[in-house]
Amino acid sequence: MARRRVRPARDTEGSGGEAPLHIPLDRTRILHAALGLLNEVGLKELSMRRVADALQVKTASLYYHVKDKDRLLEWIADRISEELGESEPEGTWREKLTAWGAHFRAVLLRYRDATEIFNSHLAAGAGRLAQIERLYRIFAEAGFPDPQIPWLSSMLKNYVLGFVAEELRLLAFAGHGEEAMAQLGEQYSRFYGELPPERFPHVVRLAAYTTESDGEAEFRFGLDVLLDGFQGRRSAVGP
Amino acid sequence: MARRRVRPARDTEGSGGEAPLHIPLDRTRILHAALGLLNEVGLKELSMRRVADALQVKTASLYYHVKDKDRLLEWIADRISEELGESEPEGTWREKLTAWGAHFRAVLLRYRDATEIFNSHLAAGAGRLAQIERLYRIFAEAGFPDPQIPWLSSMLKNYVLGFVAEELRLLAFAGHGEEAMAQLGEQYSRFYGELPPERFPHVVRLAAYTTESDGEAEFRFGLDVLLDGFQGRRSAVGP
DNA sequence: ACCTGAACACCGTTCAAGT
DNA sequence: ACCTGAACACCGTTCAAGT
Repeated sequence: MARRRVRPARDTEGSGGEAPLHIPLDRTRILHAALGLLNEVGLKELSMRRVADALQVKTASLYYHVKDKDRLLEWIADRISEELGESEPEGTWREKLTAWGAHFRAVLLRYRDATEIFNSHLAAGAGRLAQIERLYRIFAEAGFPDPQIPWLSSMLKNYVLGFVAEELRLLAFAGHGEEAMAQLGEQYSRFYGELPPERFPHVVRLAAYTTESDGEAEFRFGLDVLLDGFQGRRSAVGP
Repeated sequence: MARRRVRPARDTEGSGGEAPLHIPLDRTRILHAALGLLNEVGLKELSMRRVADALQVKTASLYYHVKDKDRLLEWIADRISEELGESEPEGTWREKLTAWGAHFRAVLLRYRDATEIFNSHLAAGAGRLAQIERLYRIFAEAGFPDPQIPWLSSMLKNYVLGFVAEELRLLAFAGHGEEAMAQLGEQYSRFYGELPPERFPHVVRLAAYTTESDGEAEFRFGLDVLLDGFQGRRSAVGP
């Protein structure tokens, strides 16, 4: 198991310690580079060329390992899904679904523009399927009727995705500063508050409430509303 | 008011009737070309260059009339929102919201990739604001408490957007053929049904129900579930 | 098996210059 | 006021060729 010693290739910049002995590209390394870049520059700037650069490799090399950019984005969504883990929270079905939703939101917030990737690529990989499986199981064990389970699961997933997407749009609107989160409510409600009130009376009147000063609270509220809706479907049929 | 007769410019292809007397570009014409192109080639292929070509104009000319591509996409979302109209349906608040949702879905389905545009651009124009105003009014008149109105409106909007987006992803998955809609359920449930059942037991078992052979029914179901959830918030407070 | 050089067919955007 | 020529700095993808 001794580390194989390799004669350093005649390198362009001789100084930097160990010579980089050509670790071959693979899915793991490409994903690592892509995820790092995603958080650094965002989805719009995430190009195959940039990923290749980060790996110190020519762009064409990537295409030996991944079919195209869309496939790479699928890898990313799958990889992010895996961070949701497999652990099953204890409690009632409501508590389980609430925990799942909160966890999903937290993971989505860890990666820049993650929602856009999820929203434009169908679930295909093992990571995303594992989450669907988990959701289906919770619904099934809670006694929801089979035909409704995929529909309700989809609603829950879409709620989280939609909520976080809007959350991030608001954040981007406020600007990417550090105190953006603080100004956010102010800026946003000023924008809405300054509209012509004769044309948009309710929007103007309710501007103060659109601010989402506490995303967490709004998220929980919506989740509760959704689960209230689910509840009826269960008691109407199940055991 | 006589139509001004203009000596036809020495045209490259002399035959085609009236000479095109340089109608100047404007927002309406650009939007018309962009919307046509959107439905023809989809969002990914919608480039400024193509829009310019459709208008028989050089690409750079567009930038005299619109700041950049994102702004053009905002115009598009706003224009699509305007098709929702202003008419107020009669009935209970549930009926009004149901009608609004169904109408929004129908409009989104009229334009290719409309959901992606809505999902990545914050509402700013008059068309989208008018719809928010309408929604707020329905909720307010139904007696929902002010602080919840923007949150509930956002949930409803996101439900429709998420549902249609998924609907379109499924359609694209099945292929763009004419009978794609027919095969859709089959193809899709086969994909899920062939997964390893020891790893994804529920996904496999419920594969038949994920097909969405009738998008309309699933849409109504989800809308009802959501409105059930809303209902409780109203009776808990309102008159 | 894995990587690269070189090319193809595109992009969005800017800006001085023309009419 | 409105449009264009020409350029800048990029894209994703392919494929014969190298090791």
